[in-house]
Amino acid sequence: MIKAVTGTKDILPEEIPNWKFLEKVVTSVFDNYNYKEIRTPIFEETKLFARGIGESTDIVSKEMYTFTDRSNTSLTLKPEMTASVVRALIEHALYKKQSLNKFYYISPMFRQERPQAGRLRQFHQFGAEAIGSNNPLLDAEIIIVAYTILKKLGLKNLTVKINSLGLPESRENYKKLLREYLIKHFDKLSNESKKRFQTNILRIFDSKDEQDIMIMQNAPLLLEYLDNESLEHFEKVKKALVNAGIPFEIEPKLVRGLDYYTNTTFEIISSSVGAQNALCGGGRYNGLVKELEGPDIPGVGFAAGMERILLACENEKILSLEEDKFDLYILAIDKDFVDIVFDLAIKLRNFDLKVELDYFNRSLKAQLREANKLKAKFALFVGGDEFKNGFYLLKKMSDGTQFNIPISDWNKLVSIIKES
RNA sequence: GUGAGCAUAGCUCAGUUGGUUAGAGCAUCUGGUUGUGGCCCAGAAGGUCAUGGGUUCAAGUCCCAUUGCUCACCCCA
Repeated sequence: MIKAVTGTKDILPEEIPNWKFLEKVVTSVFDNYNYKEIRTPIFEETKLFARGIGESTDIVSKEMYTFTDRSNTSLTLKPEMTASVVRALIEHALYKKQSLNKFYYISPMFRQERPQAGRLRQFHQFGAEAIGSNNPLLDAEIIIVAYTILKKLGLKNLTVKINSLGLPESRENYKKLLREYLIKHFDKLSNESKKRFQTNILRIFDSKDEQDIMIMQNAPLLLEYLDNESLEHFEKVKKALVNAGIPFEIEPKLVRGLDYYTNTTFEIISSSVGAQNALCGGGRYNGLVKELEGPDIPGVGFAAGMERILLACENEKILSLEEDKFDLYILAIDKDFVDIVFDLAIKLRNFDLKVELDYFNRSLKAQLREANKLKAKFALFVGGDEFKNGFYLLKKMSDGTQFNIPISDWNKLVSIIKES
């Protein structure tokens, strides 16, 4: 048997209502905040991600689905969306049409990691990017939008964590300090952290190794060494969040794994899912547009994992099971009428009714059982004496009452069904 | 990439210290008197017990390998 490849999942019809519900909430909130949807291709030239996300990041160095096409171009299935959105912004010079562009997206992403609860190789994210302004209010707005969506879904058990990485220069200065501190404890660091000492020293804060955590407890914190401008920026973000009534925690150790972040970073975690508890994350990326050969304009954004969010919803039992409304099931009283039933169903569907019929020439009893199973509001009997006399027999399933409807009287049939 | 656990019907699961023809519930299908649903009742269909080896008189059950899934690490959403 051929099965879906590791880390991919079919979303079956029974799960679709949950996805539709999530998408509806997402689009409505983005619409309120005037973010415009953007859709970019599923794959890009590999170098976009290599340069946008950073060669040394885990995503680029070991998780991308990269292949060459027939003309030997290296292509990659998108592992995240920000680089693609920025590419599109630059390519179409959208920054010239308006100084601030606010985008949102809903799209599959691809990363070759070991699957786990809340982690797939093809997964879905929604997210937003606000590009063109360095206003700290936009940092706050991005966090507020993300939080609002999760709240509107009905999620509880959320924690917003924020941090500031400062400007690249102040970060470099801080890294020096951190290096000086860590060199003293280098021998005691875990192997993984020793590697990070070279590649991305800030990530040592993320380590779950006990020794590492002990060491890092006394390490200097980036927040304490921020330049004045970043500090002021961060203060304004916090103030805006307080005014908006968003509860948050400052997490000085929150270091995001993508190279492009500057200043604000944030994450919203949920205690309702497994170990992969970050429902969404994001931050400011003031150097990225320029890095990708665009103008030197700032941006801020976030991405949210839809599978994780749905998992959290499921665990918090907040997904409403809306019953599928079903208007009419048409039955053939005897087999001579199956063609008439089929034609009739088509006609009634053109009146915007949801209509089903039997495709197995089954007994009347079986057909009626089917009508009941589908929760049809009405069953229409076609055939027999009624038909001979110019009538259909309409049965209301909820109370079992039946009445004749003249075959020619479409309006009556349709209006009875619609009005119930 | 590392580690642990699991694999029996479409689904959720029983299956005793290894011992006849591998079971249940739900779901599916048929019937319960002429042309009528739900509840109920009766019946049917559905399994190479993940795959391949091994031990044994005898393997769903014990051993090994492979594959897959799940969870965790790593990292991230």
